[in-house]
Amino acid sequence: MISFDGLRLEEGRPIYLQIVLHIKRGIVSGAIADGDELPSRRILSALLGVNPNTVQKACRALEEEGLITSHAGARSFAVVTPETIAACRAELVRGGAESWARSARGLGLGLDEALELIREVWDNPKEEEQ
Amino acid sequence: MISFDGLRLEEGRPIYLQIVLHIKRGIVSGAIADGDELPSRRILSALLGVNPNTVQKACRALEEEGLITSHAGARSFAVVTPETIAACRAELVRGGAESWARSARGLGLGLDEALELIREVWDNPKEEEQ
DNA sequence: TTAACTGTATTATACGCATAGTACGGTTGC
DNA sequence: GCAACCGTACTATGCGTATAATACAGTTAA
Repeated sequence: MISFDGLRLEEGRPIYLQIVLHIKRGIVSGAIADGDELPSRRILSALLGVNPNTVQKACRALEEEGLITSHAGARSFAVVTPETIAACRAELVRGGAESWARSARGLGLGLDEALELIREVWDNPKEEEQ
Repeated sequence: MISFDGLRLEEGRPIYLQIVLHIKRGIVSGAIADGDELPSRRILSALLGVNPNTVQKACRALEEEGLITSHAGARSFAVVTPETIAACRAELVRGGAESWARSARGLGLGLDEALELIREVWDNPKEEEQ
């Protein structure tokens, strides 16, 4: 059964996309394996405290990307292949890195400063001093 | 006069927040100095191809954060102090770094892999191969 | 002074996201 | 077979974002 314990919903971004992202992260990190079972729409919506329609929207998006299979009446399951792993990994890790690198460069940082900053926040993400 | 040439609006995120972000980036990078003049709401909305109300919403948010001053009838100006620079820098650079680092760690990357990835995408953000 | 421009406010419409409630038919296990 | 559960679909409402069209008062420069 796919776990959603680590998913903390943030406001400001569409919930259904956060659910999609959680699944993709699980696929990339290996927490989700091929054939893993999803909680039912109703159960998952109760777990997350959101509307069943929101969960359904996330599942619909996941199915359109080929990351889960759904059949009326039966549970849904993850579809994890080397291809889907690579696609999700490219989308999440590299896409995020490119986005942050572009942003940091636009802010006037140099590569060395950027690398140092990543090193700093890697183990102490909550440090407040400046 | 504050420039908006480098601002390319993306769909999917609120336009008014993208305008706010553009100002904050300018403050952090030094492109915007204290007292710099903003284009009028109408002019800026025409430049960006968005509704004047959207620009007004961004300006209202900026004024509430103390990053610009607005007086009815007169132009608006940037308010750049060491404090606002530090606040924007912390919000943009460090916040983004923490966010990406947390994401990358959740995806199973190690620090060395993360640093190598940043190095890779720093100069070639559009590389497609994998 | 006055005309042009400014920031600001208002009403209305449209769309996406999220919610609420309900309903239908397929699958599963007893 | 049948009850319980499942995925799926639908209508309706509310909210935030973005648009459109005005309107009004303050500022500025000729």
